[in-house]
Amino acid sequence: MSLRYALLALLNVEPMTGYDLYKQFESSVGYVWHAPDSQIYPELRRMERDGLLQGEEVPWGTKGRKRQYHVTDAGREAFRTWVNTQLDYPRERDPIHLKAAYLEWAEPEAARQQLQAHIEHYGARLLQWQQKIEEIDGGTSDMLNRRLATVPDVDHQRVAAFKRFTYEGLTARAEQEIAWARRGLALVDSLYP
Amino acid sequence: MSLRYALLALLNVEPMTGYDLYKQFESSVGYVWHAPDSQIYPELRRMERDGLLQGEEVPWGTKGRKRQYHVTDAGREAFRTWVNTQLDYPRERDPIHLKAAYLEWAEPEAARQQLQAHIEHYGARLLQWQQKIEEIDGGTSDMLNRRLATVPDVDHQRVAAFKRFTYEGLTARAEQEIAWARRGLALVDSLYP
DNA sequence: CGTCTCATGTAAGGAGTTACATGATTTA
DNA sequence: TAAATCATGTAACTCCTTACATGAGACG
Repeated sequence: MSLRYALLALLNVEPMTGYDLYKQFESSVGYVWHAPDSQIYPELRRMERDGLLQGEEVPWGTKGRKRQYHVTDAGREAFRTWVNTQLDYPRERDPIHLKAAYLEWAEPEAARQQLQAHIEHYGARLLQWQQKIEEIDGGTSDMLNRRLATVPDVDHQRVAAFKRFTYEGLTARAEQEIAWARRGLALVDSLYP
Repeated sequence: MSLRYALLALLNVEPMTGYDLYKQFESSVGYVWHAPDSQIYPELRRMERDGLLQGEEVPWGTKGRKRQYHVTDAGREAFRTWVNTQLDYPRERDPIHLKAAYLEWAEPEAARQQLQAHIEHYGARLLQWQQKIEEIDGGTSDMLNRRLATVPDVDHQRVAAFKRFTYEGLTARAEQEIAWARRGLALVDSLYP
């Protein structure tokens, strides 16, 4: 259900086509929420059916057409309700930690490789998220700048602050995961001298 | 696909029925991986069909019957392969952080409540996970003790160490989430004086 | 003229949730 | 004997993944 609100969030800034949204999910917003095109296009149609979006056919080139969606009042209201509503926390279900509990079954070398991969995975994410923070601080974030253009100056600080807060949480998580995996590597070394 | 290996992990310790496994997922193991009965029973049948488990009808009371599953050689081999194989990391998809990025749309009070709920959610998890660590350290973990009974003494330390390592990662994550939400509360206070 | 990007889909299947359904056994 | 626990399912639905499919426009 979050996909719906991720789409509303992006379309609140400006009208876009499914493809525009798909690209956003591949890059910027995709570092917080990812969705493939095969999920985006049907969801946009459902959202229009439910009255949250209004689509408009616009010409593209001489023969081409594309469908641009903008958020309706009902859509803005639904989004506002979502941000104000407590969401349910899913039950725990983490493949990495599940496997970590049974690493005594693994070859030491395989255990090391997987912990190393964990470090690399979160290392790459960390760089991306840190870069987002730098963009926010430097005022070079395209998406944020477009969003800021639609709100009064007095609210700019607030809008930017929550974006920064989000990426701070993600970088802290990444750092924690890296630290944990490093402790895991040390543990493997100590158990298999 | 992880459900399959969570089930194998539990059945590696001793044969169990679907209901036994369901209870484990409701309590102990459930703090790392949860699954409802409606997912467990069909998966057990699929695993038997695939030769990873062997089920056996055992009488229960006078008229009742239950099906007890034990892991086959193929099942143990599949589990060993799983722990040795690098798993794919899913793309980022986190409803909490997605929403955090748009908290400027929320009422300050609603924002506070949701951050508070985040603290309470991870606070409760933290206690559960810390308790698991204490059980491991104190030798009072039922599941771990049964598992240790099946391996040579020299491996005991190793088996326990990885269980502890898992819960250390989860507690560190919980503490990080709590710290993040606390910063969020301070941020809301500073933005809406 | 070929390749990359833009643009929009369908189809099959896996994983998980929620709700519904049934009956035996044990225990207070 | 009523309630809790043990035991095992089905059915409908949502969400997501992977793969397949097609065609126009832009650029070099």
